[in-house]
Amino acid sequence: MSARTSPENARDIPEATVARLPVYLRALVTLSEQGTATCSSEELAVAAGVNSAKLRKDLSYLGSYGTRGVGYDVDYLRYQIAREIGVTQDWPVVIVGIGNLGQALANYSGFRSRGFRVVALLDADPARHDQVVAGIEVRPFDHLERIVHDHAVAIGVIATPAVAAQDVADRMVACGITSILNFAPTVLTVPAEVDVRKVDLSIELQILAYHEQRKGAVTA
Amino acid sequence: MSARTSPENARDIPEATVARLPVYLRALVTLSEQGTATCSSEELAVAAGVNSAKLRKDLSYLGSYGTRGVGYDVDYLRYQIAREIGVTQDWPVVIVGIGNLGQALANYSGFRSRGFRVVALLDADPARHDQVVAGIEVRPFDHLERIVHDHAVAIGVIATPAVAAQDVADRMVACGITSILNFAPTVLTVPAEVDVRKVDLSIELQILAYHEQRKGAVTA
DNA sequence: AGAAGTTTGTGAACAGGAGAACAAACCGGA
DNA sequence: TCCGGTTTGTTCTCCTGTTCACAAACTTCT
Ligand SMILES: NC(=O)c1ccc[n+]([C@@H]2O[C@H](COP(=O)([O-])OP(=O)(O)OC[C@H]3O[C@@H](n4cnc5c(N)ncnc54)[C@H](O)[C@@H]3O)[C@@H](O)[C@H]2O)c1
Ligand SMILES: NC(=O)c1ccc[n+]([C@@H]2O[C@H](COP(=O)([O-])OP(=O)(O)OC[C@H]3O[C@@H](n4cnc5c(N)ncnc54)[C@H](O)[C@@H]3O)[C@@H](O)[C@H]2O)c1
Repeated sequence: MSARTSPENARDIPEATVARLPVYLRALVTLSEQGTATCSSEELAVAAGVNSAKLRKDLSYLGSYGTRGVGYDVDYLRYQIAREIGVTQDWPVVIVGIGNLGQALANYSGFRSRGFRVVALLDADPARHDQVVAGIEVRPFDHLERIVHDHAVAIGVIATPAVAAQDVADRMVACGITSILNFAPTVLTVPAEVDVRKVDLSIELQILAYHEQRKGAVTA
Repeated sequence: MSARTSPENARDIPEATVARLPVYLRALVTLSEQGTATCSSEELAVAAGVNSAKLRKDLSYLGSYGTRGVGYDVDYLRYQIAREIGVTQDWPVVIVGIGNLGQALANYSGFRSRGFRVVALLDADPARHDQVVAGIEVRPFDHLERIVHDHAVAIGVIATPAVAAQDVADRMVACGITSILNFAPTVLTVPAEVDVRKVDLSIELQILAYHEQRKGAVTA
């Protein structure tokens, strides 16, 4: 039933490219705010911190939005990338687990400006209910189904302790959420049609530590 | 000291493998806490959410720590991976920018238990000084040099607004920090010998949005 | 001791991504 | 209109990472 596999529509963009498009978008927004109307692949590549050949190849998956001999129209390209990613309209998001991290996330203004709208903050602890964080009331976790249904929420954020994360994910999946961003340091098991991305600080620090250790091992 | 480039010592572990070692380590810690003494590559692979062939190949870069027909000794493998990553001793870390996110990070107990020790919290805003977060006093950003020197800090975390991030990174590099974890949504420019890793929520959400949009594209 | 069963470690095929290089396309000036 | 300069879009090659498949090595049972 899906048009995902239809021949005309199925410009399959490589995962590595998808992961860089938001970076290009951010760079274009900055350029636009600085009043730059046009930029070359080289300029944009520097702003995004990538190789210009890679940038051009990435953009070529979206179509031919540049002009040879000239470069790219900043606002036009910005719109095209935003459209491709799907952030020309806002996506409703629920955050579950309003502790240290959940509160920081709720207060983060970057969500709103980048295509996402926090529609609810949920927590299992009654002591947190009716508390207001970033202008949004914290509500019982049991309200999940109703909220997801009422706001057509597709994306959920998990900021609970690791032990609770799988349960929260199961509940999210059961009520129709199909994309999850997980901050808890645990592997989530979900059906194949559900996308999960994880953010794990400790892993990032450990990767740095590995390289740091190697740096230390120098020949006298 | 020992040579990074020496033939015997230079077991070059692929980046993709390095990024997964912390996941294996976490899974092993969990297994160990559950009282499991031994596990097969298949069991560990499930716990880590990866393919068992990939897991075995990854581990083979470290050496032969398993026993054919039996599997791996959980505690022994755990130690070997921790040693390889370099988290058998604690790494001192400084966090700069003690706002919403910086405070959440400072309060995060997972740092300590995974090989890192927060030795200082720094902020440019005088209003935040002498405030105590997670039992640590917030100090002026100017104290960076002294702290880095006194505690031999190699790893810095940036949780300031994007506009300040490059300046903070420059100061960090100038006083000897060689690994940076950046939460600000901006591209940092640093010398080649400095490692930078970034964590960007908005990018993760946008990647989810891209796939979500494609899921939505159903025929009738 | 030998056979049957299990699981690791790894060679080899395969897939995907990165970067160099260049033809095609565009601009501006004469 | 033609020419030189510029920049894109794309092809080709190389490299890294993934997965399969299986011999080697170990355990257990008879
Ligand atoms: N704080 C950080 O900087 C940080 C960094 C990296 C990872 N993490 C991870 O993020 C998660 C949250 O960290 P934190 O520091 O905010 O923890 P926290 O303890 O401050 O907050 C967790 C919140 O989740 C709520 N909760 C618990 N079980 C729940 C459930 N079943 N349903 C709904 N809500 C539930 C709790 O009531 C609490 O409010 C943890 O898994 C932690 O490992 C945090
Ligand atoms: N809050 C989140 O959940 C979240 C999520 C993703 C990304 N981020 C990013 O993390 C960063 C911090 O976010 P936040 O919500 O904590 O912001 P914040 O404004 O609450 O905190 C920023 C802190 O940095 C300090 N600061 C500013 N300039 C400084 C400088 N030059 N040196 C030292 N300290 C300085 C400020 O005094 C403030 O305390 C931002 O770049 C934000 O985009 C935050």
